[in-house]
Amino acid sequence: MNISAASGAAGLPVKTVRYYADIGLVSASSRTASGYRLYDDGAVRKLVFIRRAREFGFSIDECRELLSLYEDQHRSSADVKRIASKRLGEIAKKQRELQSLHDELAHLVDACRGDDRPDCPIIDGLDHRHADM
Amino acid sequence: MNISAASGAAGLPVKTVRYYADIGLVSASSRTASGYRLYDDGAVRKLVFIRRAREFGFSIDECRELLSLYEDQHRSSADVKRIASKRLGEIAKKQRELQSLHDELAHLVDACRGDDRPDCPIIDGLDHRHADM
DNA sequence: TATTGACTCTCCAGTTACTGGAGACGCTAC
DNA sequence: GTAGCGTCTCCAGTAACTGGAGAGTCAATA
Repeated sequence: MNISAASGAAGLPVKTVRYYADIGLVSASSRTASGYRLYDDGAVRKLVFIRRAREFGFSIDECRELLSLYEDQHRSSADVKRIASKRLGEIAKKQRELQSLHDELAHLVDACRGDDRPDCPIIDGLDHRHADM
Repeated sequence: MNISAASGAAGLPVKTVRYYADIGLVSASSRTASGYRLYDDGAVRKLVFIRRAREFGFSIDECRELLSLYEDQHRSSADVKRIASKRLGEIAKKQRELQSLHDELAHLVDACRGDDRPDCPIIDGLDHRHADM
């Protein structure tokens, strides 16, 4: 399986697959005589694993950690749960922040007439007069 | 007002204030003979404006746009509302994405016993067997 | 007056996770 | 054999800073 087949199977751009090989995350299983990367099923599985983990918001370093757990037959699920729970907490925090941002901005947008007059509650809301809100 | 006073007043790191000057976002109002940046109230107000807009998730380029509207006495609030509404839509989209991520990951974490045994639904959930979920 | 310590300057490198492009080589089909 | 892909490596750029080096500046103290 050459790199484009592997990237297609994994749902990742070719560039990204090459990048993951460069940083030692998922290497090609072998090379052709002319230097083309070859990926076997195991390597593709790892690529999919990484893609999914990235979609969950795990950083590359966290992916590295998860991958080593994934590859380790003796890993405890406690290790995995610890990492995943940490991520879950971060996601929840991000959600709360986004919510307050959303509410604040929505309030300003609602208050804005959106006509051609220069008076604008959004600009005012961003200005220093309300900087401590 | 030197740079540290301005950064303190604006609630931004000194490095960031210098960076904003470098990229032509908010310049110092003047310099001392020895080259120290000096900020007047107007410049500080702009820095605060930018900090707030950044907190709302506006990109630097959007901040540039908002700042020009902010500085333009003749800007219509329609322009501002358009930009803010776009941002609001993006925030809502991000919220929905985070929500589904959260739900999915929370489900996996819930299903994980978190003991020393290698069987782990989180790892399985990240693996290719469920890649199409 | 000399010196200490904090502050500032510019410039360069590093961060994250890629993405784009150049220039060269390989592969396949007609 | 040549056209048109695919692939290789390497370099640069992205966003929005952050950290650090090395040098100059300023205010207060000994």
